[in-house]
Amino acid sequence: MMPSRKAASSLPLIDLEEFYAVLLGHYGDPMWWPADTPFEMCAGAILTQNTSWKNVERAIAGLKKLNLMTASAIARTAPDVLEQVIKSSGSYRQKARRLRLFAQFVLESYGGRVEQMRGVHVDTLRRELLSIHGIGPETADSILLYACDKPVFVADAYSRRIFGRLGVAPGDTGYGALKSMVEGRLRADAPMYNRLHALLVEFGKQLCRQEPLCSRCFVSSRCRYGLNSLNVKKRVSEDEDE
DNA sequence: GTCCAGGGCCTAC
DNA sequence: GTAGGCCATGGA
Repeated sequence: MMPSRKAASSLPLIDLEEFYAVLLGHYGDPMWWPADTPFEMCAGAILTQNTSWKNVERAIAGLKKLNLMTASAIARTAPDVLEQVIKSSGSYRQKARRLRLFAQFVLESYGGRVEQMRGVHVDTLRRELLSIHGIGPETADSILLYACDKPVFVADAYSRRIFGRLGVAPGDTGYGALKSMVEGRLRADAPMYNRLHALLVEFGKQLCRQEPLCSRCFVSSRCRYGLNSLNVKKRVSEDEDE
């Protein structure tokens, strides 16, 4: 009988709490989402939809330079002007409209102050945000977490990919299902969710990319995908040696 | 030149 | 209800 070549990992797949601790230990406290005001965080959440942060930074700098980084300023700015200022963020006509609709919402419901949204129950506020055209689940949760300090999980593309590979949740888990699963397993702690999302993005950018760098990854021995990937490479190199 | 990035809306089936 | 197309820029 041939001995199995499958590398026997003595440890089980990593769980959520432990993965968070490992990420925190590896990357340190991320102190994420650079923004001077809660409104700027919300604007960034809208502008970054399907867009790299580099392109968003230019748009944010443009808005701040023209003193447009408030709900009242954006609401009274002509659409074509707003479009030109945020052009670098891509989909600029859609996003200009979304920014204006969000600004109008903040003005009408919260006197133009995002800070006042913090006093509202998370479920109520989430429903209100989702009713705004252009604010979907991920953007709403980013606003709830980063601008309103609510303990919610932002189940973005990075987290779906990472948790799918780790074996924490199937890769085709939908947004709501993944969000519920994570929130059901972790304590309701806003700063923790803030760090977790930031760490997932960092991990997703550096190692767990679309083409993952499993050979350099510090959790590959506790990851379903990583174990498969490394075993395949091991088998290939063994075959080459023969 | 092609692909992708801290999504969401709309249309067709 | 859901898969596919579209928005659109800038960097790799």
